[in-house]
Amino acid sequence: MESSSLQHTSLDLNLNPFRPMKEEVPKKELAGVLARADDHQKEPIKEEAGFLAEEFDRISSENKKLTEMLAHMRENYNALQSHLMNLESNNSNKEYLVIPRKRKLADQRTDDPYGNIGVQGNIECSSCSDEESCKRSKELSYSNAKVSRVCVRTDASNTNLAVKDGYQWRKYGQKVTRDNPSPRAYFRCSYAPNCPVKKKVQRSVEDPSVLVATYEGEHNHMMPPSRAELSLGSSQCANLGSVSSVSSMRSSSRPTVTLDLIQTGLSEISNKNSIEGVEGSTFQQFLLQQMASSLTRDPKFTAALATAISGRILDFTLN
DNA sequence: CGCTTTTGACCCGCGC
DNA sequence: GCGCGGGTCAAAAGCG
Repeated sequence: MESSSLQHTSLDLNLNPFRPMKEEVPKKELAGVLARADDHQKEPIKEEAGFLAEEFDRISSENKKLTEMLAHMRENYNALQSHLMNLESNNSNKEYLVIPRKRKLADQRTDDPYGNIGVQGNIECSSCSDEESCKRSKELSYSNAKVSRVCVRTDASNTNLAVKDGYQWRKYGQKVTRDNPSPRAYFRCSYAPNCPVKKKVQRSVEDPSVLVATYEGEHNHMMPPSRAELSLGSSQCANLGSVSSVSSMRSSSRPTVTLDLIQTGLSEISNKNSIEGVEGSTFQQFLLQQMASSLTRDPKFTAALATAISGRILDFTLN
């Protein structure tokens, strides 16, 4: 998806078949109809009324179709969501078992519901006598911050360990670890010079098509403005985590669909979910993109949308 | 030219 | 104390 469309995508499909036509036809249009009626006084008004009724029927049926499609999509969405929840709970259990127990500090886990590792929680350095020797423990203090994990499905043949999450990362190391044949890449946030956030990315042992990104710390700056670039490659999809409310799903009683993907809206949603930390917002971004892309990829949806839009355009040009 | 990536060396904690 | 392994550093190479 292009960045421009991601910035602000608003689809008002007018799905309410029961909304009175008065709201549908702008006053200008009505004035135009009335004016024409005046111009052609001999023309029977009944004809005009019949035309409008026909239009009303047509738009109503379109709206009905779209409502049904929306309900269908919502069902699919709910099914997917529960499936993902199951997958993730299974996955986090597995990861919990796979983590090597060699180091004491690594065993000090947080009570993260995702089974994330609370690494190196103890930063007390009794042996450090001077500032130089304390350098290490200062680094460790970063890891005292939140640790979270994100799984991203990608092409197994793709050797690139980059996980696009909207931030700018600078790779500073790569290492082959003992428990995993695929190398682990180390990234630092390069957007802010003193941002303490680090990221480790490694392929999953069980499923090489899954990249496991471990975030340590919290960003001390805003999301880079080039965030729109976080667009996922077509080969990538997310192992989505918990799903929070999206504007399109907000109300079942109001059939008007608004996919409001304005940036501020996104960050608002992300901030609400601060408990989940970094992966929460990333998951939501992934989710929004997946929803948007599935909407645009659905030929039925696009066809119906095109019909609805062209109908409206025709109405305007004819009047 | 400046930024990023690569990669071997180094540091340090941990287990034996 | 020694070796192992994860994490980091920093020089060289690559890239736009």
